[in-house]
Amino acid sequence: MNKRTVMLFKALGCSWRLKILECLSKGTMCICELDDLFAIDKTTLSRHVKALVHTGLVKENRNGTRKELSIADRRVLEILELAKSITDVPSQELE
Amino acid sequence: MNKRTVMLFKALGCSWRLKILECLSKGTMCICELDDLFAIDKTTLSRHVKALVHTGLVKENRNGTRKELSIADRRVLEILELAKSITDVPSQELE
DNA sequence: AACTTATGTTGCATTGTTGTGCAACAATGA
DNA sequence: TCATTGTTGCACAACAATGCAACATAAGTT
Repeated sequence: MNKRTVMLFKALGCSWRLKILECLSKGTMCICELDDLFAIDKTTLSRHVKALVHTGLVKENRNGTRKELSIADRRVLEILELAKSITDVPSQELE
Repeated sequence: MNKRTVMLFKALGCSWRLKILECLSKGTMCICELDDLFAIDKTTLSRHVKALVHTGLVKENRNGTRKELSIADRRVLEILELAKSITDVPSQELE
């Protein structure tokens, strides 16, 4: 099994990073906009973004002092939708 | 974002567990068969299986002293295929 | 030019989580 | 009883997430 596939899933196994991807699914955003949205230290946010970029899920584009982020591969959104459809099982309690 | 979605991706972020799912995608197998196939301690294997069952990706069915395993939701296989199609990019080196 | 603001990153220490193997145990069936 | 199959408790190692302080970079101000 491909190591990069494992890396992809590791990158998706974090609620902050899923939140970031959900925001970006609606369009381009910069890190500072995400920072305003999330109750999270910007250091931590920066590192989560770095992880998403490193796995190739997110593209970044410098714009002045800002970094514009966008989804690099729309197929990731298909994965997210499938995953949500699997886990949205109200009748089945977990934990 | 749903906690169970995060759990699902965490469960997929491990090469042993992906290997197990790939084996099960071809049909039912018991843990001891997987144990013969993989160079891994049975303790560890048992725990990986437990994780897959706990997230609802794998079903188990006792059969004598054996536990027959099978994929609980075929949509997981769609996720795996999508993920592989994203990460199978020979031209793009990573690491 | 020097100063300031806005934005984002890195180094470090700390904490929390996950993976692992050994030994012991439990359950089933011959 | 014995073999087969699988699990659990424990300890340890490896990895990942976090926040603070300090730094870097770009652009605007004086």
